[in-house]
Formats: sequence, C-alpha cells, structure tokens
Amino acid sequence: MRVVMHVDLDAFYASVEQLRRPELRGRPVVVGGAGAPGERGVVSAASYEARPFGVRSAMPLSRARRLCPQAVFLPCDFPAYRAASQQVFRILDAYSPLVEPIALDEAYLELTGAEALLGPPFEVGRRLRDQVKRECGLDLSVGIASCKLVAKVASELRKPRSLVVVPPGEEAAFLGPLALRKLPGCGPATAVRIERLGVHTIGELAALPQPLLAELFGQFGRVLHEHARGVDPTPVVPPGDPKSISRETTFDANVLDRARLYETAQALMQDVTHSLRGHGMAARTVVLKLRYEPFETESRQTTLTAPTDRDDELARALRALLRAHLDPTRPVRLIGAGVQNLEARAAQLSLLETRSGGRAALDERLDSLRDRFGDHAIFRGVRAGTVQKDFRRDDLDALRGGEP
DNA sequence: GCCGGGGCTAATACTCCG
DNA sequence: GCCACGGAGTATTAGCCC
Repeated sequence: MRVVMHVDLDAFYASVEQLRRPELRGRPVVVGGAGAPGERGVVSAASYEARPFGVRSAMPLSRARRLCPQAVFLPCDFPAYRAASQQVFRILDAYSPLVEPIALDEAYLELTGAEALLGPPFEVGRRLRDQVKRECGLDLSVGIASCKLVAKVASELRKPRSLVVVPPGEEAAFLGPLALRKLPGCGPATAVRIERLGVHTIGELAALPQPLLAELFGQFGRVLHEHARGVDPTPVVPPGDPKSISRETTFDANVLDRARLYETAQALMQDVTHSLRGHGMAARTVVLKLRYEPFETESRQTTLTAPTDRDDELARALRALLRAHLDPTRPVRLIGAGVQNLEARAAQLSLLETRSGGRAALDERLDSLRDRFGDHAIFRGVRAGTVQKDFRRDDLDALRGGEP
C-alpha cells in the first residue's frame, strides 16, 4: 500500500513576516504586490488574524484594504521566503528521498515502505510538524493518505496545523461528505457545471454514472470520477524539465506608448531567455501576451523553423508578433513574453555556429553577470521593467539540493 | 468595481496536405 | 479541376493551481 504525505506551510509569506518582525505577531498581516502605493495587485498571503475580516489570497489588494484597513500591508520579499523555504525543505529531505515541491510552501513526500524506519504515519506527521515549528518557527499542515489527491485534501481540512491521516480503504468515505470545491481540479467553472446536475458533495459526484461525466467533460470526466472516489495513481516526482517559460507584467497605469511596450516586452524576453539557457534548453515557439482594457486578454504565437536559445532570435520573433498584432488604439494593461515547445539545447547547434562564437558567447557572458548580480543587473539596450511578484519555477529548482 | 504572475493541461479551431 | 475528409501540426482560449 502506498503512503503519500502532503505538507503545506500555513499563511506562509505572512508567517515569515511575523517571524522576523515580532511586533507583527497577533496582528492582521496582508502580503501582496511590490509595495507601490495604489498599485494593481492581489493578496499573496493573509495571516490568520486577517482572515476573520474576509481577506483571502488572490483577492485584489484594494478590496483587502477596504475589508481590513487596520491590517499591516507588506510587499512580497522573495529572497526572505526562499531562504525560509530552503530551511524547511532541508528537513523534508531527511524524511524521504522523494520530495516533489509544488510551491515554496508546499510539497509531496513519498513515504511508501518507510514505516519500519520512521514509525507509523501519524507519528511521522506529528514529528515533522513539531520539528518544523521548533527549527523554523513555522506552522505546517500535514495530510497522509494512499495517494496525492487524498493527502492534499486531508492537509487542507483542518488548517492551520492540520494533522490528518486517512487510513487505506477509507478514501471515498473521507471525501464523500465534503463540498465539490474541496476536490483539487474542481474550480468555480467545473463546480457550477456539476451543481447543475443537482450534485453538491464529492460523494454525490462519485455516485454519478461515469458515462455521464465522460459525456459532459470528455476525458477529464473520467479523471473526475476517479478522484471523487479517492483514486489517484499519479506518482510523486521531482521536477523535470520545464515545458514553458514566461514573464509578464501589469502596468500601474495603462500604456499606449508603443516604444514603452516594445521595450518592456524585450526586457521580459531577456528574463525568459536567461532562464531558458539556465535550463540548458532551446525553444521553438515564441508567445506574446497582451491584456487590453477592459481586462481582455489575447495571446499570439509563432513557431520558428529551428529551436534556439539566443536572445536576438527570440527577441526578433517577439517584435514581429508585436508588429503584426498590437492594436495601437487600445490601452494595454499587461504585456507578457514566453517560450514553449522546449527541447534540450545540445543537439540543436547549427553547423555554422559554435557555442563560443559571436552572439551566443555574448548571451553567455550576460548570463553569468546576471547569475552573479541578479536578474536585473544588466540588460541589452533596455532597462529592467519588472519585479518578482510570485514564486517561479526557478525558485523550486533551487530548492533541490538545498544550498542557500 | 475589482481582477498578479507563472506554469500546466485540455479543448477547440484553424491550416495545410494528400 | 473540384470536393470530402482525416491527420498532423499549430494557434488560441479556458480552466486550474499556488
């Protein structure tokens, strides 16, 4: 029988802030945005003191301010959250050789076959939770079950400091009474569609005939049916190669100035290509994302004849997309640049260029400067336009191995 | 009236080809 | 030459998660 543990740090960003600034303890704390007054942004984390006021993550900061004006509002400080996260993951690594980070504050651990070594699941969970509190000062919620899906629902069930073990065979009975929305993957859109069938709990969903769900939701319907019964065979896996890399930014005020849009897009693409080369990968598809007023999002993409990791080639493709698709009459709220269709780089050097020659060598030298002095230390021709507003995949990759 | 950033999957549409 | 049709590959959007 499989044993999987899901762990989740409670109100993580807010807790890190309270930990390093004791005067914030016991007070409502809301973390989000970059800290500019009146900026557009959403709540990344709300302390448990802020939640009775209705403040939730993903809520616009402006709304959080109205709901809880007495809260302390803080910008995200990723270096601090990364450091705290690394400390916790070092502890996790001691409990299992197979750890799958999902975010800075969340992970799955494969514990199958570890009982002889670590003890019974409930005891393991309690020991881990106490160790994280003692050594890092942070509250951890723990769920343990025979699969990832049920372990995750279990850890969320009694936050903060959940410690819930679902014994094998009791998965369906455990999920049955819970609301549809507690099922991972069942978001607002899916829940509304299911509720139209008169179904409101996971148990009622599990009782629906599978062919009906398949007809309504395609192959997702089959998965939904399995999940509702507590069946989830997906393995715990460490992060593999990325499938896409993107950066985007929302302007504090809408932008019509073409030069500013081109410049920002280019700066974002330099971030993207830096990360791309950091993974030793090359991309074949370049994506431009635009969000116009009023909140209408478009994406346009183009596929190159050969994959590349070069700044100039990818930036040129992005400029071509802008030329072809940017509507100069509409105010732009957000712009983004990305790559997908990724593959390992080694195999794709063209016959006429070597890694040590010309432009590629320039890319590499700029990369090493950015690695030493930070992403925004240096830009080709354009200034840095963005600050990090949430964790990125690259942060997760840095958790592996555990060095600060 | 408000809606960030980053990544993933799936569904669907479209285009080209034979 | 024209049409139907299916497959492959690409483009776009929707939904979900933290």
